[in-house]
Amino acid sequence: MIGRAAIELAESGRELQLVPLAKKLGVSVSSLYHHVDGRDGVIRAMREVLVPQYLGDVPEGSGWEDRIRLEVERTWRMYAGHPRVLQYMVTSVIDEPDVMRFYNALADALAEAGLPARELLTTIEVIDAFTFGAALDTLSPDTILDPASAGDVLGGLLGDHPVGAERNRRLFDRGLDLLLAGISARVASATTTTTAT
Amino acid sequence: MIGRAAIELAESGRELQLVPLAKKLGVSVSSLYHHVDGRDGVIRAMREVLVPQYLGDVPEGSGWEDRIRLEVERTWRMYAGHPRVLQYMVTSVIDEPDVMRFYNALADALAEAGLPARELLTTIEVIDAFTFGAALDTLSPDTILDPASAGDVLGGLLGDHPVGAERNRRLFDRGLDLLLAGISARVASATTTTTAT
DNA sequence: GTCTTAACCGAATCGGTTTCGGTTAAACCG
DNA sequence: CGGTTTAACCGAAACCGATTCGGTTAAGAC
Repeated sequence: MIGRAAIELAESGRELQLVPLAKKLGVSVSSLYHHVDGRDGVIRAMREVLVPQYLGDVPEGSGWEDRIRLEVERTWRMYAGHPRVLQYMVTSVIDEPDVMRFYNALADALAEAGLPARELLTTIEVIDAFTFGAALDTLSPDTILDPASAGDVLGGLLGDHPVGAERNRRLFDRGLDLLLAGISARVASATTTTTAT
Repeated sequence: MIGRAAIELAESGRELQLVPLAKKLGVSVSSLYHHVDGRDGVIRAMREVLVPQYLGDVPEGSGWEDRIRLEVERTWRMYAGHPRVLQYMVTSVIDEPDVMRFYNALADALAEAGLPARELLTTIEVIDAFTFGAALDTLSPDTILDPASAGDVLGGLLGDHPVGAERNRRLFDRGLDLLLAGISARVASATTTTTAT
């Protein structure tokens, strides 16, 4: 319950503070401390709500590419759907079983794609970093670049460029496409230069 | 001067606080307010030090790929070289002229690569998001995944996987490689399916 | 009926930022 | 030179938010 209320609070744009949170719950601030370990505990509670909600059930996909898309999209949805919450989770580490399953699924899919074992972890980290960065983009204001001061090439393009959720959705899709294309290319070149698997 | 001192303070791992910062500068806390606008002003001051330092002069590269690598590497170096500072800049927006030049250089290079104009901005955003995410990885602890609870495929790989700066360097290199390979592939397929430029 | 336990609370404390009222001293100017 | 302005500085107080402390209440357990 605390987690849910905290998410709503954070989502509303206000700072995540204990006084408003307690009021929202109809309880005194000090009472919160009987349920969670202070402010950090509230942040943890938010994560414990979101992770099972978004990463709970295991999706079944046909090929390795589909499976990667499905899994990565889920985490992106979790992050980008709750950007204000994400903000508070930037530094903290995630070690929940659902997350472990996520990484393992990614590793399986990449191995199936034909990526050499020693490249699996780094590739997972790349996908992870991109997803995180893409989700953080949600927090950026609509106009990152001022059309006035943007130069010749960019200036004209800014006019019909989407903003907000639409911009973010395209950014995520395109990035995932590029990464997957890059992975495919890497697999192809690796199998031609070395002997068969 | 305040910016420099603040960067050193943040870098040392301690929280960015005004009392230690003032002491470091041999000045009272309230005196800081004559030079910067509170804590946010200090963060701004840090950025005003780093951006010119890392993005100041324009690098000249031969091909489009080289130029992209050079520019992106510079921003990554700025971020990843000062992860603790990055932490405070996560939310704030950058609108300095040096940064504008950076985006324009990226646009020029991508256009030269053969990317259609309408795809330029989104692709820039993808590169940006990845760079940011890769830099944030620097803040992660060495063991993101607990080898014990990591499953069959991953468990074995974690042993000889690099950590810290080395891990981060590889992550960045690999990600940029994949993205550039993806861009090349996209350009290739775009030029074959459509008529000539 | 007493013991335990969980949930709760107000008040105080604490760590940090920000504001306020005022001093000093250098620079500028008739 | 006296007078004025301006920038840098300061201590003390106000403020804001998280956290701790010393309790009270009420619901089971036996």
